[in-house]
Amino acid sequence: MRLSCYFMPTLREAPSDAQIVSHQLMVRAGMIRQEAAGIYAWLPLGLKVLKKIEQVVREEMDRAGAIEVLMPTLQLADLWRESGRYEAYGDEMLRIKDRHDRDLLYGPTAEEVITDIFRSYIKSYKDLPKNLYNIQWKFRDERRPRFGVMRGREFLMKDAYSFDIDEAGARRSYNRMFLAYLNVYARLGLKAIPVRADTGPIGGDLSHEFIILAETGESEVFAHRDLVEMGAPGPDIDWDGDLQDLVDQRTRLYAASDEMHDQARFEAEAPEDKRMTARGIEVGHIFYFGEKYSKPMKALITGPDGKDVPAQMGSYGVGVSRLVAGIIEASHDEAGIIWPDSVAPFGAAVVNLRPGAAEVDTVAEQAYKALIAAGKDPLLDDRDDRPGAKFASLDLVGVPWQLIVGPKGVADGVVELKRRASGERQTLPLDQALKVICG
RNA sequence: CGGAGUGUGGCUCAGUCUGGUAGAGCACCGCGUUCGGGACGCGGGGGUCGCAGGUUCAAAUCCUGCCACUCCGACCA
Repeated sequence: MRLSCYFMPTLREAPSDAQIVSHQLMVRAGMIRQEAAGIYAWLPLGLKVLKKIEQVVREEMDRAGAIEVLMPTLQLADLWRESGRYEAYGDEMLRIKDRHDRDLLYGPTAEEVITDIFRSYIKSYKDLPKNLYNIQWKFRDERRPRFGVMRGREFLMKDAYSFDIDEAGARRSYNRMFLAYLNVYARLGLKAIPVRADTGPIGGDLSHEFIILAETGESEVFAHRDLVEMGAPGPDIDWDGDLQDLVDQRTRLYAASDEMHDQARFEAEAPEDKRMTARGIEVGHIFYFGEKYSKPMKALITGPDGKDVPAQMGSYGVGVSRLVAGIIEASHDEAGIIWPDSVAPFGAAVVNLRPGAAEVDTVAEQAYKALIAAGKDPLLDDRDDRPGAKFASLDLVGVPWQLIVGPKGVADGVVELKRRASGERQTLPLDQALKVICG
């Protein structure tokens, strides 16, 4: 992409209503624009990152055996009346009437719709397990939206729903999602801690929140340090095998957010040098809720004994749009955003320091075309602007590599290569610089 | 929903207390000089001061009502 032809409206100053760093940087980098409280338009740069995160989530869901569907944003109130949640949900649900005076709602989540789909087609235990997910916009009319897309009213969520014949099966489904989530966060360059979450009336230990570490995060987490060091299981585990050990390793060690924290237990279960207290952001929540929806909505499965039983369900959510902000909270400096390579909006930027100078233009074009050919989706900064302004805006938007082409270097047959994350620079011939970027 | 605050060109803000010709910086347009970390000079365009009433010779400024947005609290991907 040639920057002179692109739409990347960066700002030198942050709007006064942006309070946290990710919100400020997203607005300054021209990623989002607020349209109303908690409602944002995604500008080209923001949309690129959002889609990259979405794709990472999709790939890890697919790997773990989940199957993608797309459910509508607008749902029928009648389905929610079946589950009993239409009245219970309260003012957070955006209620709408169509021209026939029929009650609709903008979905805040999709248990009812997915249960309706499931019960229409699946009747036998032989067709289980099934895990269906979608990545779709949700709307929750929060009393107090805030912090940009971190807590918007409209947000992009990946929500998966598992169906099993019994509790043992549901636990296997749960374990797959538990481990898949850790892989997602690892690929996004994040350190994530699974903490036990409140399961409500169902009880049991099958609910976890995933908290990514960020100094500016809202929640406080208390965890055994080994849990953080342990990291993700990686993609090559046997997804159809017994995953219980892998999950147990990660749930045995103490981890709690502030609302579930028990200091005495923390001290009993983690030696002093292993006790870690940190701040973080909740970016995922998984839980098993059994028959909560399948029973009232009559999603019944015939078992091997010929008897009908309600499907055992679980649901698994990742805040995709929140992750955009979460990654920035976890990875930025004074100059701007530092994207992990996996979600950076562009692979590299070729900075032409002197557009119009023939020799410089030639080398910059050559570098740009080579990076396109290598699939690096480069940005060519061909703006008629001063070098300082270019460096500042490229640092701000966080492109991982800057390949700097200027008159001095071109005269000597070299370019400068700068790594955004470390600030490290090196001067070298173009072909070598390209090799470094392309790995 | 309780408490607090803010609404003035695209952005950051001054001006409001003490009513009297709407301002600055950034951004934008033109010309020139510049050009390796957000340049400089000269010229220019752009604002019914959130909305509606009211007081007054006169309202961004005072009064009343409404709306929007932000922050703190309780809830949440």
